Amino acid sequence: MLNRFIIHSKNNISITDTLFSGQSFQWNIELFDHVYYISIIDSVPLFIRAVSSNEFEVYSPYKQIKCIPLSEFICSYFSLDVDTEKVFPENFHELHPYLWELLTQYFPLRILRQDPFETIISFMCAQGIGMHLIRKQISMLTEMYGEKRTVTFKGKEVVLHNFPTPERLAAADPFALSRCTNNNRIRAANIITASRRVAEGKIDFETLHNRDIPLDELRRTLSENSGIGFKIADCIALFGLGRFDAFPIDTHVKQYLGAWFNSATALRPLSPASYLMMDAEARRLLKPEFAGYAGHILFHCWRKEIKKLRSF
DNA sequence: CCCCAGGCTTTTC
DNA sequence: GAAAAGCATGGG
Repeated sequence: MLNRFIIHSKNNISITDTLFSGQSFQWNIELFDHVYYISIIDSVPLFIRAVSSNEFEVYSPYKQIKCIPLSEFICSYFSLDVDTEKVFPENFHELHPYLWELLTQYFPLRILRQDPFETIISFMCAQGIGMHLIRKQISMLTEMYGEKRTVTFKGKEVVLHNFPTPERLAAADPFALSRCTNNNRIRAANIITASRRVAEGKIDFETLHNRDIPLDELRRTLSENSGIGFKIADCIALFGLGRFDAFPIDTHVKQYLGAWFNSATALRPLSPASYLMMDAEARRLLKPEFAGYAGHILFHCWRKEIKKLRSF
């Protein structure tokens, strides 16, 4: 029997956008009866449906997740504690009126507070590759290495897969795993190494979760791992460690910094030096403590409004 | 064959 | 030290 929860948000929230907003491709996103979204987090299956602009219902066989009441976990997971009106500086709409027009419709987007290990692996799959292929890789990883679960929902059987554990990926055969990484052997090897370091405690999320760690130190620590550079390190901080101040700069962010904010640095080739310069510029344009959160909204706005990309 | 896709690593100056 | 080239793979 499934428990039912109603989750309220003080801001508008778009389930569709939110589900696709972070790199949460482990979600087994399937449209169920064109209404429900099916997902699994930390072995807990969730069935989610928007019932209005600022509330949605969740069905699950369990009442809690990670020893936290489910409704509480979901508030945290969807960042419902963040007031999206306050993510941008007060005078931002005056400085950028044209951009503001495009931007406000993306406020329902939510940054998800995702599991750090999931985030590391997901973003390691996202180097110089299209969104379509990134999601394919994550799906294959969960299907091949994640524990299978079947749940009955509204009389139908639904098959889900947990995200693989660090131990499972650490023990994987590199060649076999490369089937899940777009046949990229180097990426597969890096994923195995990183998983082993997590399993051995050499990458310790308890420690990394400390919000007193300065961003540049966090970035340096994470990017010591092979296959993780500045951008992916910042993605891990933003999506996996709840550091909404972290501002990952990828090809799209670089483009909109040039086009929307006249950044001269953004017109130059990307390098560690120019990365840090753009990072500093973004902190002046945005609220430093929410630079990454705002950047993520700008990111999706750029992709959809300017680049005309259809999928998240 | 070209270029691009939510970059990273190694080589070269 | 920093800029440039190399890398790896699939898709348009």
